[in-house]
Amino acid sequence: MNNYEAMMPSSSSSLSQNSSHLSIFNTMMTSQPHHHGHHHHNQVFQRLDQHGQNNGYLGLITSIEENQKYINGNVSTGDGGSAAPENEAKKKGEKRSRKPRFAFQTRSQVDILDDGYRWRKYGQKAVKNNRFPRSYYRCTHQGCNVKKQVQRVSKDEGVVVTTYEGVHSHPIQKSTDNFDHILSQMQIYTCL
DNA sequence: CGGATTTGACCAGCGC
DNA sequence: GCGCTGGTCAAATCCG
Repeated sequence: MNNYEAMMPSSSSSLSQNSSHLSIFNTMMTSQPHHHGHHHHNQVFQRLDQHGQNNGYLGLITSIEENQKYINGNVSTGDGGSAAPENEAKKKGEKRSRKPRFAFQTRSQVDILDDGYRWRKYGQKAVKNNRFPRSYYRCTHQGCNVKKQVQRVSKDEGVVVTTYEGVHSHPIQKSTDNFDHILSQMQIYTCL
């Protein structure tokens, strides 16, 4: 299922033609201390595209959520293999990681949106209420713990929800088409 | 051969 | 306290 070589170029061309742009960012910062809703969706997806345009972007939502487990340092779990690489500067008792998550919906045939960064897939889980699985990616950069997950809406196969977690601290190595441009702007907005 | 991906197992938080 | 769900790791596998 790899071989996603022709996802950006083709789609970007059409997007550029339509001059798709981000309308507005709904910066709804909902800090939820311990709300790990056992529901399927903690975040609310807002549709900015109410005019029914077939542009690329349907909406964008940002939410600051205090995660439940910042497994960065929780390695000695030993799940299955133990190994337990060394992790330091991480106190388990201190859940001090509220990573802002930026989720936005995109209309795309492919789940993987190339934003110019290198992502390594580290997991895939099937989401209940959704026939499509959710993929977990992580930025392959030393020290860059940016994560991202891609999920598809069961109702609309064409709608893909990409959720970014964290902020990149290194330049983009690959200059994709206009997509990375848009993404960069998005980060700027959210980084405020 | 190296790196990315796959897939199952495992863990932690929350609900009941 | 048990069970569920989401999230992550890690060994194996695949591909260039």
